[in-house]
Amino acid sequence: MTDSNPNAPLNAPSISGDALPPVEQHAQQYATVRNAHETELIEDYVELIGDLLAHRGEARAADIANRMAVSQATVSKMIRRLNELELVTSKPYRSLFLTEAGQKMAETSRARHDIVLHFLRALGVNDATARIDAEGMEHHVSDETLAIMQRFTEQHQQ
Amino acid sequence: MTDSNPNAPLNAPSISGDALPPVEQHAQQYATVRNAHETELIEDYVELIGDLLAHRGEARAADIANRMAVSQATVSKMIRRLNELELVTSKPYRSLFLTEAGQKMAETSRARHDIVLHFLRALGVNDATARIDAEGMEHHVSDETLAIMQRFTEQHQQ
DNA sequence: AAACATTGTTAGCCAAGGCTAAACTGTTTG
DNA sequence: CAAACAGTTTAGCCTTGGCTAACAATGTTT
Repeated sequence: MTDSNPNAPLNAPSISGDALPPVEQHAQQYATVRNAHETELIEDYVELIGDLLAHRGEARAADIANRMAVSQATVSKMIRRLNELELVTSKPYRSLFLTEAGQKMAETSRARHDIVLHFLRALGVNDATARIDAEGMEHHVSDETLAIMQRFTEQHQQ
Repeated sequence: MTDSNPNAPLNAPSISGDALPPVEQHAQQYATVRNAHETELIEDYVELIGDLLAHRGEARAADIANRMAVSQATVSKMIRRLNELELVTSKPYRSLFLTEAGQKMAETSRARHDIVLHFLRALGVNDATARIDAEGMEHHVSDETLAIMQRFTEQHQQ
């Protein structure tokens, strides 16, 4: 294990002042991110389907493809996965619906997303930018941070 | 295009109060995230290699594997890619080094990472949590938001 | 110097998430 | 009511980023 090189500090012109975290902690950081990536897309689909159902009354594959900027074939394949995961129900060539589990996921996803988005706006970020950032960030914000963001937003309502 | 269903608002019990963004904007949000995912891992590797070089004087595949919680084979494969991208130079069985481009990427990555991490701490997030969240968030924070985070952190130094 | 432990590489597998092209279904319309 | 069109699915391809197992090189210890 070369990971505790004793003469390291000698030439350590660290860019940040921070030292490397201990291996276990560091490893867990990356593992958490990898993990988030696995569920991320699923959550995005489910969240979008929920939004389409709420705002439009139906969720068609074509709408999803347009909004995600992805081919219909990709959506179709993904829907099969969502079906296997029992998050949506679908009859061929018909609109989609969320299962109980799917609705739950859509709600929590939507809630997280909104908290992050409103937080960014409260911070002073431009709306269009906030939307893009929120979309990327939402899956990587812990419950702890989320709670803090929510409190912050409430206190900075203009 | 079913994406402008006129009778939609009738049954639109939106979870959030927000309406759906226009298709083009929505599509761009997802596209931006997908794009970030492509460079994310690359940046993580380069950033970590930079950190190891700075703090330890060398960056070995085994260290990377340990810190990323990933097999050595995966690291080896990734290093080949980094080589092709001309971000690192490596001789077999020897420590890695960053090219000029690699160093630049490592620096900006590290800087982003630090800004996000310090921001989260300034917000009041617990250190361990802040580290995990920062790792996931850093690739999804725009320059605009980053600048705001930095300003916020400076003003909330305790 | 030989044996062993550590480190690095290669080969070959897998799943996920993209794509295009082609086939099929359902709806609208002449 | 048949034809045309819009929407959906399937087939088959590709790349990425994981993995294990087997092998190769290096370094350390006796």
